[in-house]
Amino acid sequence: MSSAEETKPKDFIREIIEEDIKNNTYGGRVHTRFPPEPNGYLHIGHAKSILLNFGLAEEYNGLFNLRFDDTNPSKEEVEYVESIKRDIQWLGVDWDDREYYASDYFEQLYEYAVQLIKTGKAYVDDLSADEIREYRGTLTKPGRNSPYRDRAIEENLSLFKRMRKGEFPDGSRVLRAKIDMTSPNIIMRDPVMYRIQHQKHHRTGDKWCIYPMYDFAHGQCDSIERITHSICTLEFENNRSLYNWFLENLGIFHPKQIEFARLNLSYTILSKRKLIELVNGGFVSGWDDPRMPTISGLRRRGFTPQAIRAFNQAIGVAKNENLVDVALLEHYIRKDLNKITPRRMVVLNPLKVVITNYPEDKYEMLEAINNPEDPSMGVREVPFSRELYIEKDDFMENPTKKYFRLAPGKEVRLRYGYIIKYQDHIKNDDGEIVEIQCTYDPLTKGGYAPDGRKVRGTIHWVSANHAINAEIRLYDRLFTKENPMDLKEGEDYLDYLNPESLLTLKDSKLEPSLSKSKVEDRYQFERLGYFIVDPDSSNENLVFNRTITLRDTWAKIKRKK
RNA sequence: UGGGGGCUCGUCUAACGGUAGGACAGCGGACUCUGAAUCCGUAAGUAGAGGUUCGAAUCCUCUGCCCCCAGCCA
Repeated sequence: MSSAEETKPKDFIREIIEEDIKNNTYGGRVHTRFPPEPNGYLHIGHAKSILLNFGLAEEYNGLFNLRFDDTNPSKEEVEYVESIKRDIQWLGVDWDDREYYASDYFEQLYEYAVQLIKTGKAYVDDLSADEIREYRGTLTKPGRNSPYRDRAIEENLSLFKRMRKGEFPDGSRVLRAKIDMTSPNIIMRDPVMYRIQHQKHHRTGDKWCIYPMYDFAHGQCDSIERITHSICTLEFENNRSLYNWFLENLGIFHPKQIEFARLNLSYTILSKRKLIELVNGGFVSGWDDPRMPTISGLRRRGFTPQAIRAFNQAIGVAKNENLVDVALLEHYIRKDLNKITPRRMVVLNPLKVVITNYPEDKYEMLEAINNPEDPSMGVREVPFSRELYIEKDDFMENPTKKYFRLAPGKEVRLRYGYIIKYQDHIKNDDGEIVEIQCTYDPLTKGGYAPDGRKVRGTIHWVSANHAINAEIRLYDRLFTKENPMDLKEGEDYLDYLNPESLLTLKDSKLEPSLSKSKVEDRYQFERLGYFIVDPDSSNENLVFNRTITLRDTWAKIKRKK
């Protein structure tokens, strides 16, 4: 370990844990967990929590559990548990055989509830949901006791048993903790512990018709699993006193809850509820749409677990509300892909170029470097011939001063090809440029200038007769507003959907070596960006997704004018 | 306006009473067969007011602003 790493500052959670280890608080153990509810796909914000909890266990020689918080059967599905497991694994996180479910503990939780009834600390309430709300009071007004609050223990016991047996309809009764209806912390005003829900559960089937509330399940599940540090997000700070109350009144193992700030990302929405709306409303193609901030979406978009981990490292952990610039995420994916992806030449928007002094039937194979950042990736050959395609953007009829590409009277280098010189261009009846004619300099094969002449511009190209076709999907940010959640009266976050978040190109031209590409192969298309083969791809129809563009200072210069 | 949290460059995050540092973004330059990458340079911050102290981002007091809580959601 270098001295820089040794003095690397610790976040507040690591400080707490190290203190606990030092004081032998949990016998020196560290045991964390990630507790997702299987009611949607995981997103980049969850990755922060997963990586944090797993990283802690690794660093302190501890254990990490995966536990599904499946206490509400009306919202949860197996599809989600499958996707969650797949995504966590993809991130490189391993929970060994410690895969648990809150529903594994339903019987134990029921016994805990009975225990609280027996000690006079819980009661069955017949008030309706509306009445409970009314009795609860408000932020500034204390609540009132329910008329059922002082039922005899025996009556509570029998009623609760009958709730379990299914004798009562949904919503007719609940089990509540008897705490304090005047507490300034509203969470403590006799919170509901169990509700009746005649609903099939994805794991326990019809065994139960009463289900514990998250608040009555979460802390005890952590306790049962002997979790030492229960790490959760800021909005659960108020609930901590309730978890502590349950743990203390039950007299069971007491984990330490620590809250941190969830991730917010600019130009992105990280709310499960809203993500579901995007999927169900058809605004995206699904949970794994490459524009989605879900792990599945990012994977399909071409992100790597390594980049996500590096990003995670960079954002840190703290209690401050934050809005991390999505540019930081983009920085780390570029950084990773730059090192690992082979380069290829692809023309997105083709414009024909004819080399008038190059023989009609001739073609030759030219050597191109696969990755200048990594010589071990070797070289490949690309065909060169009389008719080529270049990018429409790489020719300008009336060039601006700093334009280094092809233009009347100018010379440009074809990457790994030849230096060519403008001769003429042809327009169609609509005035669009349809063809450029150039001459090539045979002494510049491979792109070298033996006479030492400076050619400022180098552009990519593809041989017309050898090119293959593919569908290219150009993705961009899903939202046009930095914080789509920060809305004025009457606005909706959907108002800020980016209409250009997906642009599909059908007649792009690719160098022939790309024909062998397989799903999830990644490349850098030179001068354009990083691309990955989409699962929609077939041998007949290759489909590439653009993960991210290259940094483009030329675009920046243009924008400034 | 009850309770619980939080305010450090534009953005994230360090500094634990002793030189306010890093990363991204920005700007300028070098290099370049990718206007990429790389390299160099540069600007930019302690919410405010008091107090304690030789010395305060850090401790104390007050003020302001932001977030969370009134689900039989998690």
